[in-house]
Amino acid sequence: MKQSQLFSKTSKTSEADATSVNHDFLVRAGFVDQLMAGVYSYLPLGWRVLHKISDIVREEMDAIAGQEIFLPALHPKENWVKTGRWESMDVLFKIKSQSDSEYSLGPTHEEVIVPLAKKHINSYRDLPKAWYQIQTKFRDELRAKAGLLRGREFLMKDLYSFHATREDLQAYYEKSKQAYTNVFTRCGLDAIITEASGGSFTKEFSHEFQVATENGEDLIFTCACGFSQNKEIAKVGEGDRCPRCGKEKIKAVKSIEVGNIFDLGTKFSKDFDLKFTDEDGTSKEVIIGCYGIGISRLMGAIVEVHNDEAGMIWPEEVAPYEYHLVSLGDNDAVYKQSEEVYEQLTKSGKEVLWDDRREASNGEKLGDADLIGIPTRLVISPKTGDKIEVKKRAEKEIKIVSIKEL
RNA sequence: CGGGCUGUGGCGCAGUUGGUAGCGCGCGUCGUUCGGGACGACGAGGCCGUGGGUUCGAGUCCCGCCAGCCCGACCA
Repeated sequence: MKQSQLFSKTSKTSEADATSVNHDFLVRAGFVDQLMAGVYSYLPLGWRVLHKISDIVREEMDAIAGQEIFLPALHPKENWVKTGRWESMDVLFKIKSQSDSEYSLGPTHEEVIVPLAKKHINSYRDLPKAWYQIQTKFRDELRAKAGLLRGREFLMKDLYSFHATREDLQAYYEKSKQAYTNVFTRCGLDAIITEASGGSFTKEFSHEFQVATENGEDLIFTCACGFSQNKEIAKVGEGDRCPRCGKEKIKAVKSIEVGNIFDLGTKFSKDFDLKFTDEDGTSKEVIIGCYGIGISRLMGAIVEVHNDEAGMIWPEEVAPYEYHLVSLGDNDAVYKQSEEVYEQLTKSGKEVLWDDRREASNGEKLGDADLIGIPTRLVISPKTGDKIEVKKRAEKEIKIVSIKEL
């Protein structure tokens, strides 16, 4: 991609309203644009990142037998009345059609997928099943905030698993923990598996995947041994002895919830009468688990964790491009050589953003490269001769290499 | 939803006791520059969030509404 052709431009100055790091950098670098509180457009660079994250999620969900589907965002009121959430869920967006029919915009999809499952699950032979989608969710948050971290419209992966027995759900639940950990690790994040409230559906705990960062809005109590509880259920406080290992002291850590997994039990099976015939011929309720990852929030969380004063520092697997080729100086030879390098890299399958803007100053280009935060910067200038300067965004060191060594 | 702050060219801001709007960045043209957002000249661009009120006259004063941000509450 030639930067001169890029749809979005960068900005030297922060927006007045940008108080969170992710909002500030993502807007300034042209990854996203805010339409209104909690609602963002994704521009080419941001959309690429979202795709990278989505693809990682797909690979890991497929690895635990997930099958991707795509459900509607527009839901009939009836299904939400049936589960009681038309009244009880305060973040539910409710809309009315011109003929006065009522609908909701999906904040989550149990109300859609369970009736769907009813048409495809009849026997124990049909179980287990795991279906997931990556979809826009709507939640009528009273206070959207912190850039991509709390939106009213956002991208989310939700997987639902259907089981014949509690044991089977438990086994799958544990597998999902590993899959989730893989997702976050690949996204450059260290997610802490944290016990949290199970909500109104189950007496069991749920688990949240929390990323420690100063700008997080959650508070968790953790121990080096792996113990971690959300403040909403924590029976320990900072400085207490860890109830699990009995040695270390508990730390209070601010964090961002990037994923959660729930044991829904039979709550929704009961609401929609989702039953299967077991081996012994008896009819039983299907046991359901639900597993979410906030894809767009994850993008914001990555920025919150990986940045410096100059801009973002994208982890390799989620970076919009692998290489940022920067041509310095208004010099024909430089641009000719740059074009060759750009073609060569692109042909060999590398993803390259080439800053080919001849009219832009060197400082502007280097500043943009830091702001955008592509992992590897390649510089060609009158100084580099027939070599190329290579610098990792996260490091200070500069290497001079020949084209062949790239 | 309670409390607070803020709405003025694309962005960041200034605008005095009320007298018909200005700066920086960005943008356009020309020229000079070229390794950390360079410089000069000329130029384009504003129903001052919105509705009402006070006044001879409102960006400025008063009231309502809308929007954005922050704190809190909320967040299956």
